[in-house]
Amino acid sequence: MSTKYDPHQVEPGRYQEWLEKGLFKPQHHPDAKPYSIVIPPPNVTGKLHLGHAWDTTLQDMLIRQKRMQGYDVLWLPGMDHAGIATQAKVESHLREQHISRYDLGRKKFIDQVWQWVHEYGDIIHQQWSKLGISVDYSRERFTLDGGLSKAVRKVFVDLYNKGLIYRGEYIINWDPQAQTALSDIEVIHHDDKGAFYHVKYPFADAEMRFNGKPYIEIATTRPETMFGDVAIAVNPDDQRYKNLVGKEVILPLQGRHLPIITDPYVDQDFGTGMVKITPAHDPNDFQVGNRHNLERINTMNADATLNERAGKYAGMDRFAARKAIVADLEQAGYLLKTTPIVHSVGHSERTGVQVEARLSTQWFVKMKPLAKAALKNQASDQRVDFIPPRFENTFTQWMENVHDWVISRQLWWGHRIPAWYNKKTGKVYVGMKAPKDAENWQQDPDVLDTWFSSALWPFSSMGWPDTQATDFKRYFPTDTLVTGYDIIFFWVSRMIFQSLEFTGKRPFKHVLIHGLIRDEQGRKMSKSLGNGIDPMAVIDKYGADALRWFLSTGSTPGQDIRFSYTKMDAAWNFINKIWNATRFVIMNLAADTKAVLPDTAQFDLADRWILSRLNETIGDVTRLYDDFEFGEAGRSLYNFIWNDLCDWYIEMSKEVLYGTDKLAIKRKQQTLAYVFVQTLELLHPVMPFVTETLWQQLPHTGDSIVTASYPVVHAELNDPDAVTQMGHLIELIRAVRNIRAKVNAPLSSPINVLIKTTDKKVQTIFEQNQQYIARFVHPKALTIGAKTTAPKLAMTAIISGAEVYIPLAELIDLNVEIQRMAKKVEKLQSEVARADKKLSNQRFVQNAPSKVVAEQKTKREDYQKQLTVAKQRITELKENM
RNA sequence: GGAGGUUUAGCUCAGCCGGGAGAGCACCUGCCUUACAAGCAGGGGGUCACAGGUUCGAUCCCUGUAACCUCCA
Repeated sequence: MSTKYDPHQVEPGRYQEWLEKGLFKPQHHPDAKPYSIVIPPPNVTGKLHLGHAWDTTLQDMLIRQKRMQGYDVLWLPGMDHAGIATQAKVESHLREQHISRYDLGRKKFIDQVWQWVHEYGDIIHQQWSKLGISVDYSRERFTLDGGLSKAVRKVFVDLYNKGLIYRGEYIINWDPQAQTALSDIEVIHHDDKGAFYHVKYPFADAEMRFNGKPYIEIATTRPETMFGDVAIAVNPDDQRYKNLVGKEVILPLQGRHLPIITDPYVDQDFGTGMVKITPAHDPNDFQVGNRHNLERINTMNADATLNERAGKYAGMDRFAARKAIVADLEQAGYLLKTTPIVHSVGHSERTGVQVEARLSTQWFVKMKPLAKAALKNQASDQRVDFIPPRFENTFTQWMENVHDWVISRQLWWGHRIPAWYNKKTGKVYVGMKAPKDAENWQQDPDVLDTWFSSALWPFSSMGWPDTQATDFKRYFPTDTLVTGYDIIFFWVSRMIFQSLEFTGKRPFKHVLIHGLIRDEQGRKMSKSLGNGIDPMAVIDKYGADALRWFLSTGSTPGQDIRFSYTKMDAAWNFINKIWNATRFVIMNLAADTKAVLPDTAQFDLADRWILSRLNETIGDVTRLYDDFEFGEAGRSLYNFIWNDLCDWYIEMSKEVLYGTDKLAIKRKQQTLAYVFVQTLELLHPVMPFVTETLWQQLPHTGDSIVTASYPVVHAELNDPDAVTQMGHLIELIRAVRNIRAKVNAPLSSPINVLIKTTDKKVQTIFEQNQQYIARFVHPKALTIGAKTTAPKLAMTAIISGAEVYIPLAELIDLNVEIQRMAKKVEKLQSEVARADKKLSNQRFVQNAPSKVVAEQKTKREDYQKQLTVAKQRITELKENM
């Protein structure tokens, strides 16, 4: 074995082997409890980023642990067809060859996309295998495959028949580049520079005056939509404009007459308190228009150029038109002033272009009843638990304020809407299949929002709408969903209401929400910044196990995490430590060593202690995994392995292994093998590759650590006495090491160690473990006893229950030593004072739990004893000067 | 405007049910001790953002303030 951990010697080939052995398939023990997770399906033509690596690592940890614990485990993988993203990718690829999708036609274009999918779909498979995730590929699904498409059609038809899906002309968010509708949450708002253009709207009645002027002033940020104006509105309570209501003004540049109306939507305090109403180009104005039965004048084409309703500006792009119109307004004396502003403007999540509010006929899901049911369910025992719980607020608030969901997309790649229009009558037919007289009908050209199919994923992937499907019956509802907080609206919420509506059950019991991965400076990783880090590059350098360790222990639930190479170094170091510690054990085992504990009656202190600590660690890690506290679980493992197992137990085991007692050696080998096998099994869910490699080289039972039994607590091995005794031993060894360091006496320089203790128990501990004391502190001579007297020129250490003297005539500087002891006295005095303060407080003694009070008393006594010794020692040292 | 998060060592972050503040990295000192020098041993470093409150006791619970961040409108 190499002296350095090298992931390239550990990871390649292992995944293939696991797959060939079929270890990731459910084991189907009939009496085993099922445990299931569906993977959040990544975009089929995308590449996994560090966020995916994080997300799938957490799932794999849960799945691997449950599998080892004997659950009937299913982790179902799959990918998403990702309508707009995939179509955009293929279109841009075609554009390089100067081909548009219209050149190809719908059928050929879709063939192209499928080809693309087959070509690039395997990238994700390769990435999954590098990450080591233990999904069952025999159940892999694709959101556009036959079964899932059937589920989508069924849901659409049923919702339509229930009146929960409708079609109508409304204002929707429009992406003029992709030329499709977008749902509210696909619109990203950010601040942009813009301007308020203050425009004169003259009164139609030439005699009319307001504030002495023949016009009113209207401010707008979008002058290019002015040809869609149909009214001017003021608040009905606004006294300033009372006399203007019912009058008319003239639309500049075009001359149409616009009435002045009242509507409570208008905010009196915003701007002039007077707004123009453009129902076809603004969602609020659309509502106002409906209330007043106003005409809807759409002045824009689908590509955001102006249409013939805009007169001479027809054909101009919206932004060019804005410039031209503003120039013309100025020319004609209508422009009063221009004030720059910074305001929030919606952009398409996918293409980045500014979103248009567009009047258009689309399909919608009526959200109120579905949202209500989902909210109500949270009060039942079938509720979905969010981890951390605060994310339930995010869900609840969105559900409470949700608007109807635009589900039609003017794309070709996706689930075609199962609606047909009669060519003659225009009648609408919605059904699972085309009408029988198909030649008389035209299918809706649009497809469904990708999230419409993703929302069904937890049950559509398991065979629904066949409610008798084996997997659906056994593994649905799923147990845990793991995802980032950024898609609670997009996905989590929608899965919850669709699942409740169609299966009557929640889709999952728990939602584990994690944060985002940021770069070293804390910035979001993004393509535009170019600061993204490819997880595969990280794996090449450090190994998947190290990446997984960093991702699982690096943050606390719900918080973001910063990627850093320093942290990756630390992760690698830890695995290197595990590698070398296990290497030590492997090198010191006999050919016939079994990882079975020997007769416990023969244990020495080190054995009793490490087994008790192992037990504690098993208990902690198991509990913390159940609570999804992977960071804390990791720290527990790290401390146990590095501090207890490596720093102490291995070092102590050398005393026996390098000795001559053959039976003791054999026992030690067995115990070491046992402890390491258990430790590797505890680590396996988080670092599957290296633990498998090392486990295979230790004595073990079974084929693979993947299906080994997860360690459980053995109460009979708990040994608080051993923990206390070991504490005394460690304190002693540290005290002597400290003195050695203080006087620059390395282990090679011989010193005498004299221990004085009047505590029989402590004396026994030290006497029985003399060989360990010798190994760790290398004394020339070791004296332990109640009557040990302090030599004149000696360094002193005062520890719990004992005093340690190290005579160092030639090395000691009395002044320095006295000062050191004086500091110790000071420290002890403050400790005693602190305890005294508490104990003399009657309310503390009365109110605090008796355990806490007793603890204080014990501490006070111990400190007081040490204080007395320290003071006396100073006196002695001074006498020697 | 509404909601949420963050503020702890030089840096990045943990800290569970309220009862002496921890880690990694960095820093200082000494060691190649046959598992590991990417290691070992020893050490220094904190007004737990600020101000109140509850409590015998607050990094932790409550209220307010400040700064930064995110989402929604």
